[in-house]
Amino acid sequence: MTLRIYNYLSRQEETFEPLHPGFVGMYVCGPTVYGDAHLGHAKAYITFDIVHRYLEYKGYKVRYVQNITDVGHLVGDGDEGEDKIGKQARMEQVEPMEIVEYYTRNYFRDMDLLNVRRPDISPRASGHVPEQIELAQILIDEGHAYVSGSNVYFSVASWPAYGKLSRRKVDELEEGARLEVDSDKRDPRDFAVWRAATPGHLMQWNSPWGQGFPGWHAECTVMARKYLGLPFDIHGGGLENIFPHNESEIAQSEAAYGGDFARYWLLNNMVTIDGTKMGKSQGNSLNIQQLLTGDHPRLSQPYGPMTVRYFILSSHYRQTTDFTDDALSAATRGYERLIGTVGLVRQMLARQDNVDSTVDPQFEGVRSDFITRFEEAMNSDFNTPQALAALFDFNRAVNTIINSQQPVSNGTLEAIDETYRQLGGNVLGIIPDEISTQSGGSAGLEDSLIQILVDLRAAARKNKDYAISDAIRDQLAEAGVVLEDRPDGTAWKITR
RNA sequence: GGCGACGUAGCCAAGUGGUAAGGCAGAGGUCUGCAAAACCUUUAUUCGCCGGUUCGAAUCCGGCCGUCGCCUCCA
Repeated sequence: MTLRIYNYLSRQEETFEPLHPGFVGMYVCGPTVYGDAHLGHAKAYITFDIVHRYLEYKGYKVRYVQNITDVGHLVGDGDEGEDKIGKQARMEQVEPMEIVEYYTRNYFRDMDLLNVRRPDISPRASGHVPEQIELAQILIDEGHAYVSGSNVYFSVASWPAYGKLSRRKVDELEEGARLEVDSDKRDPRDFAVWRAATPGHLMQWNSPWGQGFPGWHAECTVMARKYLGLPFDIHGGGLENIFPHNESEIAQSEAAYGGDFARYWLLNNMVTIDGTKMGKSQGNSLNIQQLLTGDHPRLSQPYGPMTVRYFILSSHYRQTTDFTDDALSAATRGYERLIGTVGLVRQMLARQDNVDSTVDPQFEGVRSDFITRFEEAMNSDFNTPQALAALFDFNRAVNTIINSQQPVSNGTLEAIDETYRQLGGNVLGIIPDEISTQSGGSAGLEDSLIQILVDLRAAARKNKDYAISDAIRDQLAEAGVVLEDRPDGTAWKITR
């Protein structure tokens, strides 16, 4: 079974074949670290985390590079705009690099919570200014960029292929109603490779053209090239950046270094909140932290990070994801169903009731059917909704087996657990290695205390003292521990 | 103005030519001391609307209506 990927360059699904067999180079546009990570980041980086994980599942050695944008790009258009990081630094009265450091840490913290595996390299734009200056110089030497004042602009007219990713016709770009004419540009379509710093600009570096800072497309071009070489296999990012950012990355790279830039372009679609665009300017921005704490007017409750991840994976990455409180609540239930079964299997496994290590042959058939369906789904452009559908069918089969009143061998339980760990854990990242009690350091003590209560209740039930047994159950439920009486004893799980 | 995406059951969401996955919610049943969980059955003769192509279309083509987005920093 071969992996097929929708390539935005060709606007078609293509068979994926890396340039160097067995190895994949992947670059994904990273965050600008001047604010907390929001839902858009969650969708984008969970998407490419899935790509990363599935490629490794397929046996590829992947090098995943994702930049940290920490040089100031402009808030507005034109020369008068303020540098975003500089602006935040001024507001918080700290050094720009403190802003960068603070939000970079928050970013990784939030991504860790969402079980997004870290990239192999997280290069910072500020650490690659010489490379960006070099890019500008090469473009000037090649006749694809020019100096105007202390700015360096890429000349779109000099590069006929400009527009090949976004399918915009270069000739028509001028008609864009909102393109403002920048006085230093020879052509309004041109974009900055290097910008002159205004006196108040906090982040600036020396260059052959004076004090300034890199244009906002330059870092991706030079860092992808530096760490992956050209061309590299996969370039990922958000669809809203297809133009001008991604388009300009390509043009710069191909004009400066020749050859192709990236071979497969994967772009995730955007998120909306209650059906409309999320954005700072819309005033409906929703941070990952707000989602996890429930501290937002549109949310009725906090949502667990795994629920959020499950929710994002329940629609395809090239579709928009609409965040609504109702949809998240439904996802919570669905996820609980899944994880409840996994937890039960692990509890049964821990008891070692049946040490038979053979695997039920009938289950083996269910399992291999599931793996086939799962892989087929993932092979068709990372179709996680289909993969999840297969997982739920597998889950139902597992529930049937473990509730069958027939003894289930340890071998079968281990095979079930292994399947969950492989596909639900390693590939989808929604089934953690440890679930049961989810209670931090005191887990051992907590487990013991709950078990004492469960045993007391069992004794009460034996005496048909249901007033006592129900009181124990109700009060535990109130405390967040739900009991389930099963033929083989009482199972419990912590719900908060 | 230019470009693009989407419209599938009450809700979320797969499916791109062969007769509608999965999840949530609802209904009935099994199990249970009662629950919970789980399992079984059930819930779209139909995929925004109107035409066309085809033996056959949610899927292709044309038109219309509606929603959202990009073109400006944004994942």
